[in-house]
Amino acid sequence: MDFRPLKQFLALADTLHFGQASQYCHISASTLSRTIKQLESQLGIALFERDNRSVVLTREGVKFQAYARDALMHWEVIHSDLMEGACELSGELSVYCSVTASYSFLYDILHHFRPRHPGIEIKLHTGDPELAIQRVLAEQEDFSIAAKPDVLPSGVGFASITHSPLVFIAPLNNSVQPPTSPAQWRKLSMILPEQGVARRRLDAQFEQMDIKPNIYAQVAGNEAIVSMVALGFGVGVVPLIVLQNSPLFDKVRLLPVQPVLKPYDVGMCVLEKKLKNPLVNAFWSQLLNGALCK
Amino acid sequence: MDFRPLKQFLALADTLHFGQASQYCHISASTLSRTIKQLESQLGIALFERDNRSVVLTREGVKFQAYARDALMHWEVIHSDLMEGACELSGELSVYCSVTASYSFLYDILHHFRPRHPGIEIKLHTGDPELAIQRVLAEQEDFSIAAKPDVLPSGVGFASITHSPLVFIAPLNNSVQPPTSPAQWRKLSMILPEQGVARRRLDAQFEQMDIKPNIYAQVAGNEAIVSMVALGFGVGVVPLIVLQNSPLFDKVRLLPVQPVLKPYDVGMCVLEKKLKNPLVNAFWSQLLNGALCK
DNA sequence: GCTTATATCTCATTTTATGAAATGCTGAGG
DNA sequence: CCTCAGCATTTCATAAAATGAGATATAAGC
Repeated sequence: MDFRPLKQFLALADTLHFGQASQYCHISASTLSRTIKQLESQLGIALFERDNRSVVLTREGVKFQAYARDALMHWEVIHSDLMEGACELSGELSVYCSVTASYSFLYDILHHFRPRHPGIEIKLHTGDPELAIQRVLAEQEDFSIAAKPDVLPSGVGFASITHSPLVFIAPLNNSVQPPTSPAQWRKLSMILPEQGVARRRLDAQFEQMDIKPNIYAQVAGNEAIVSMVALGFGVGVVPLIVLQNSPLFDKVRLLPVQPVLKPYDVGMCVLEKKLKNPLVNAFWSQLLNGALCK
Repeated sequence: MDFRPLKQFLALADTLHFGQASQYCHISASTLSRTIKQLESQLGIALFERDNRSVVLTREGVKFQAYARDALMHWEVIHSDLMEGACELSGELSVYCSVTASYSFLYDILHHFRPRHPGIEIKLHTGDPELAIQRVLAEQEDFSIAAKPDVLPSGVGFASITHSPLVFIAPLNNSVQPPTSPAQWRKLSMILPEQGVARRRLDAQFEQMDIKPNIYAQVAGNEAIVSMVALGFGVGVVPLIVLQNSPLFDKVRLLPVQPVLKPYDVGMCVLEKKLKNPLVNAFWSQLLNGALCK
């Protein structure tokens, strides 16, 4: 059963804004627009009154909102009811991810997982996402949310959650323009990730363009990069999703650099051999079955 | 919202037979098998206990059955609730179809349509499906369920419902073999549709194979062909779906003739210019939005 | 041991969903 | 009055998922 249409409807009913609601649901605005249109046509009635400036629920939309909340609740109830009889797992699982990921994805995942497996304790560690795969490989963690590298180490399973472009950001009160020549690049002080996927993509890009960047600081953790940039120390590179979840979002600005970098593919990863462990397997299989959609 | 998984689950819970349930839902058994497996994996629990000989509901399956009935009912309720406020249409629509179609599809379509438009009277006429498009073109009917011809007359809208192969049938107590040579064909007494898509396909086929069929009777209405064949008058050609809905199903047998005929594409048709009529349009747009799935 | 009945799996194909970018609309600010 | 900016919607090329025909597997009945 796919309840995304109801969830998306509720998101829109709450925000009354296609852009915000679609971000919240991790889909594009056009997809949300179509979902709503389909719902309306299926019901044969308008749920929102909208023009280019405003979105408001119709009287029927309000009724449907109540229905949608109910329907989702009932689904959750039957869901956990059915679990009662099932053998209860207990133990401990560890998850590693960045602060941003813990804000944007982990909540949904754990929110679904916890009620079904109240006996399983989740140990959550946050840190630089570039370490995420290493930590899984080293068996320091059962799971981690990571950016998918160009080649995935063998034995590692990866379930994509979302894609996010790698963007250049600059301090707000500063007139830096997107550099185009190697000379301009050299003048730019840069704040880069210490290691990992983003760093490797950057290094490759710079080499290809024959640029020697002027590195002001190498930082572990994308959130820290945003901080450094907001404080005016230079130009940085982070995945857009980090920016969107950052309280410093309006203290920095995007720098439209060409060519754009290959986007981050953010997802959960796990050591495949660990899937024999029933706890690990329970978490993983739930993940693959829709815990990922809002 | 797509409730097909729930509907399919309920069909299987009723029949406890993948073949029957899938026929009832107008899908293949493999699709049903996967749907159920997905539901189970999404719920994290088995709904049916099954092997190659038997299918039974698990304890959780029974609980889920109650949930599914509820959920579908609630959907129907909100559905008609929302209609209350909408301006009520009233008037009359006419539909033409074969007896078989009235058994297998029309029930579902009208079952959805009626509660939403209690003010609209449906006049139902049954008869030979080969006349269906003519009757719509002649504006004798608003809608008809017809087999899609190779070229659709312009101005006619067609919404496909299902496909059904055209099969040869023979009387049960009779040793006729599938003919292979023109001589064998000539010996065979045949009962053919008087006109229409099936007849044209047959004629083309016979001409291509250079066969002059020995026609015993030309009949209007596929159901009548089944009767004639069951009574032993000869070999006939009907869409499989007619056979499946016929009480004479086990009085005839399939004749595996090569090459097989292009299958019937069964669907609803309408004169497009009539869609300006709000009654006609309401019926048609509901049709396009899922009234067609069990 | 062969046939039949049945669920499931595999694979090629069709159908559907998706997001990027283009479009269209409207109010605000000069 | 004109341009701009903000937002929902369309279009379109592409990616993903669903589908059914047929193969496979398994077990019961004769």
